[in-house]
Amino acid sequence: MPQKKFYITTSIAYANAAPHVGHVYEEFIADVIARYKRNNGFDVFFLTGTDEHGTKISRTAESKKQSVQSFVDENAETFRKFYDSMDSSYSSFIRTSDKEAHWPGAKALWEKLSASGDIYKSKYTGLYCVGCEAYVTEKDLVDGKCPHHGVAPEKIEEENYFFKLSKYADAVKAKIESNEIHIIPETRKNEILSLFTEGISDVSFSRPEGQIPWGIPVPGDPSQIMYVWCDALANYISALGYGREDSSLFDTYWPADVHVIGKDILRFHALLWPAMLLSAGLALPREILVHGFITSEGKKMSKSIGNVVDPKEYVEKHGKEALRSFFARDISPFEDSDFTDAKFLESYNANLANGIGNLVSRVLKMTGQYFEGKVVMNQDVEVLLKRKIETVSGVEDTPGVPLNYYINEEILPAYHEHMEKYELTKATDTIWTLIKRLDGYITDYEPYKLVKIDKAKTEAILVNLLYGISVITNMLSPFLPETSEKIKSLLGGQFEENGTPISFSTKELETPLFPRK
RNA sequence: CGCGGGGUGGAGCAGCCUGGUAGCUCGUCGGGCUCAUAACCCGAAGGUCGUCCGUUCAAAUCGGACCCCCGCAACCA
Repeated sequence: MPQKKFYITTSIAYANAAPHVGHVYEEFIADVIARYKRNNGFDVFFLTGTDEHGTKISRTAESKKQSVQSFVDENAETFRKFYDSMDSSYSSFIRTSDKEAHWPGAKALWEKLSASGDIYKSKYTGLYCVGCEAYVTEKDLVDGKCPHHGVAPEKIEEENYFFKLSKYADAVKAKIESNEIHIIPETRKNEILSLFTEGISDVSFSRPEGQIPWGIPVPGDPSQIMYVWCDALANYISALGYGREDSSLFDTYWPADVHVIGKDILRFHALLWPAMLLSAGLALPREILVHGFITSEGKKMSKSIGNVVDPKEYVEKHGKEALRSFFARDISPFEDSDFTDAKFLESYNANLANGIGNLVSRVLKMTGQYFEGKVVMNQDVEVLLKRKIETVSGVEDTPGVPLNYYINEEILPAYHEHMEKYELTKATDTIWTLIKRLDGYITDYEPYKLVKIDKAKTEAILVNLLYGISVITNMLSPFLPETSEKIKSLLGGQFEENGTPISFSTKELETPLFPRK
C-alpha cells in the first residue's frame, strides 16, 4: 500500500518587509496540520514561500538604494529564518523571483491558459498616478487626488492581456456549492457564493513592461509582464515542478489537499485559481482553509496607530513554544482574534506554567522521590478516575472509570474530531481538559499521603499519571513539538504495541519547563 | 437599502444551525491540600444573554424592526 499523500500550502508572503504576525500565524496553522497528518501516517508535502514581484517591491528596493534582487534575497531569507526559528516543518520554500524553480511553472501555466483560448488582449482603463507610476483606485484618493503626491490621477487606457474568468464562473460556483472545493469555514463559503450574484467579469492578467519592471515576462510578448495573480498563484504548482523537466513531485502531490489562506485573498483562491486550473485542465484543490486576522488591542494593526505586534519580539523574549502555545489556545483558526501582551502572558501562565509545566513537575517529583524514578505497570492494581454524578441528595463521586478508558473513549475521539476539522483551539481544549483531570486525580487520591500506607497503589497512580502525560505529549506534538519531545525524554516510557504502558524511568526536572512570568 | 462579523455576570470568550435548569478562562471571596512553578483541587458571589415586537407550553437560541461597534469592497496577512 502506498502511503496516502497530503499536500498543504500557505499563501506566499509579500516580501517587502519583515514577517507580520499574520504570516507567522498562517505558517503555524499549516505546520500544525502538516505535523498532525504526518503523525497519522500521511506522506505530507508542506509548501510555503514568498511573493517577490511587483511595483511596490521594486520601489521599496529603490528607496533603499539596493538592487531589487538583493533586497528580495534578504527579505526571503528573513522569512525563511523566522519560520525555521519557530520550528515550521515546511518541505519546500518557493520564491517567485526564482527563475529556476518558479518561472517555468508560471510560464507553462500561462501558455496553457492561452492555448485554451482564455487569454486575450484588451484595453484596460484606470486612474494612473504619475508620481506613483502606478494605477490607483477611487478609494485611495483624497479629494480626488493621490494622497502621496497631491495630484489628480490621469485616466488612461492601455493594452493588457485578460483572462476569461467569466467563462468559468458557473463551473466554479457549482464546485463550491457541492463542496468539491470545500471552503472552511461555512461563512466564507457563503461570502464567496454571494459574489456570483453580482456577476463575474474577466480579469487583467498583465501590465506593460514599463509599469512593472520587476516580474515575469509574458511568454511570447516581453513588452508585457504578468500581473500578480497568474504569477503568485502558480507557485502552488511551480514549486512541485510543473512546467519543469522533473515534474514527479507534481504528479505525486497535486492537487492540494488544503490551501491555508487569509480572508483577504479568498476570492483569488476560491474563484480565480480554480478557474485557471479548469482552463489548464488541472485538478482542483480540495479544501481552502480561510483564517481571520489578528487584531491588536481590538483594532486592526497599523503602523500609524502603533499597535503592530512583532512576532520576533515574542519569540526572543518568551520562546517559540510560548508563541505557538498562544496561537494554539487563544487564536481562532476561523475568525479574527485579539493579540495583546496581557493576554499572551495570561495564556502563558495558565496553560504552560500552571498547566502542563506544573503537572509534569509534580508527577516527576513524586516518582523520583518515592520510587527513584522507576515505576512499573501492575495490572492487578487499578485506581479508577473518579467521576461526579448528580443525585437527589447532591453531587457525589462514583467509583469511576479506568484512565485509559476515559482517554480512549472520550478524550482522543474528541481531539481527533476537532483536528480533522481544523478546529485547533477546540482540539487543544481536550488536551487541557485531560491535564485538569490528572491534576484532579492527584487531589482525589493524595499519593503524597498514600505512599506512607500503600506503596503498590501509589505506584499504580503514578503509572497512570505518567501514562496520561505521555498521551498528552502525543496530542501536543503538532502544536508544541519541542516541549512534547522534551517531556517524552523525561518520562522514559516503555509501551506495548497497543500503547499500554509497561514502565517508566523518569528523569529529574532541574529547571521548570515554563517558569511563571 | 453594497457585503460580512459582532453586541452574553468586572474583563475576554463559548453556547445560537438541531428552542427546554446560561458554560469556560481570568479576576474577586471562602475552604481544602502540601507532591508541585505562591502551584493544584473544591465551593460561593456576580448576568432581565443590545432594544422592541412576534412565533411557541417554552427563546440567548426561530422570525421581524431598530440601535451601536468592527472589518471588507482587485493585490493591505
